[in-house]
Amino acid sequence: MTLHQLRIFESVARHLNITRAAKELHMSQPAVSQQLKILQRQFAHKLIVTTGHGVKLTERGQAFLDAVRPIVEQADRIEITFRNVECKETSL
Amino acid sequence: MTLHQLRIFESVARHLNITRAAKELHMSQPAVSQQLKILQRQFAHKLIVTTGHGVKLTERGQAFLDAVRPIVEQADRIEITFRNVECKETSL
DNA sequence: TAAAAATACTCCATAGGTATTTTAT
DNA sequence: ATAAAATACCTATGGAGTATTTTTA
Repeated sequence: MTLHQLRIFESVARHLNITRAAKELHMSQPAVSQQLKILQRQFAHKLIVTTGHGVKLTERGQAFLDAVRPIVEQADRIEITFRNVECKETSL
Repeated sequence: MTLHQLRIFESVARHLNITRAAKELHMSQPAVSQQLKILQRQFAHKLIVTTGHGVKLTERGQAFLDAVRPIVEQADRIEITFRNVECKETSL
């Protein structure tokens, strides 16, 4: 399970559409599909199911989303907080 | 920033010793050092400094640790909660 | 001088892209 | 019929290991 996969899942869950999520993530549609597949294989559970016009979350997918959101949100906060702050320590 | 890097940082921060963290993580010492370097380069900040007997956290490193811990803990919870639960959905 | 960390290098697994096929409405 | 997802294939980057050197107390 990678942070990247969680961000992908969160985006797909929000759009209910892999193609649109791929656009938002600046990735190709197959790359998104593959990461979702890897994620679902790790937990041996379907989190989403394909429909004609996109995807929908399974019951477990919804529970997973609820657990994932705090991680993605906190990761976003970290990237904002620790990004582009001038360095007071000695140089890297 | 990857979840893997955050787990590495958390382990190093706990041990204050890269070599021992590497053992805990089942990784080589250079692999841990490299991921720390990549993480620090991303934020353009030293999070740890080398000492003779290990490492210590910078002020920013301590703040980063505080921000990272909830992510690592929640990720652990997810892996426990969603691991090895028998699948009620259709097969993958 | 003795731990521990950093560097150099090589290798392989994983992630991504393009092209195409399959699915579902 | 059409939009979307899945598959196949290839390539490239990133992450890991071993061996070695450098650092710090």
